[in-house]
Amino acid sequence: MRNSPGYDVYSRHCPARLVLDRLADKWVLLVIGRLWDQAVRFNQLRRDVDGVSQKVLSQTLKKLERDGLVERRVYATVPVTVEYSLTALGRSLAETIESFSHWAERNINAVLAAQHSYDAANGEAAAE
Amino acid sequence: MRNSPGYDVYSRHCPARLVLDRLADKWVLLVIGRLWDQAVRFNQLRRDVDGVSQKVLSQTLKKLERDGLVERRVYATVPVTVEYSLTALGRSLAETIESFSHWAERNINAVLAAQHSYDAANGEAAAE
DNA sequence: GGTGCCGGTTTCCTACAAGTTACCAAGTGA
DNA sequence: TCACTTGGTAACTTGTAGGAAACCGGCACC
Repeated sequence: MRNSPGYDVYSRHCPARLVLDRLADKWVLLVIGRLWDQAVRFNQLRRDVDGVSQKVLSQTLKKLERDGLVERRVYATVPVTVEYSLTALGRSLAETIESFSHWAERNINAVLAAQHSYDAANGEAAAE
Repeated sequence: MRNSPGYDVYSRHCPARLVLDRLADKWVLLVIGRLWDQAVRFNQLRRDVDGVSQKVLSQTLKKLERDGLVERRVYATVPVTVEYSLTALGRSLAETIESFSHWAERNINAVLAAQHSYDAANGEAAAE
């Protein structure tokens, strides 16, 4: 992979690697994916993204908001309404994530098949 | 984000989410990125991907090999040579990862700026 | 015989990630 | 008044990823 001038993603203290590290988080991927087409409320997001706890979702959203990827909007409704949506920056990232997601869905069978044949070859000894 | 028929990445036990979880790993991203244009030896990889320990690199490579993304080739040279390279499947993923990487490099400044303004607004109380 | 390199594996230990539970305010309805 | 909602935060506990370091075989050099 070629480097852009001035950056080296592989060096430990490269700021771009910080971004990459942040992105390398399943919840981030799933949350941004969920926000792709519409703004979503906190508890709705919690229900949609199966398996995430409030704490982690809250932390994830705060990180994303800090990174300028997600916008948080509070409405003074009956029970308070908090809506999360993607910013322009977040939407540009979401496009990349979508291609990721599509890769996963398209190639899941190939990966699963590779795992099975790998396990068949090496797994018998390692199974013990 | 729209769903492919039959899959739902958001449900807890979706196989595609397993793939996504695996991919959501900074070392995986960096290793595949490094293997993008050439086969690389173990210790070379360790030096290039700054900050990874042998153990974690070894585990990461094993996982990637099991997933059919990386190929491991051993040469019976003087000190044994082990070369890792991408499979066709791995290369198709690498293209996606590259766009990720490029996004990070292009938008690092926007993210950093967002972080600064966020911290300026909220950080004073939270800094303590 | 001792030291070094390559490519790992194993063990140990610790620090942080993350789950669970409890709690909060504010408002509404029974 | 109590219960229930939303959208969290805080405290406590557990799990586990990951770092450090030792060890391994095989060979080469001295």
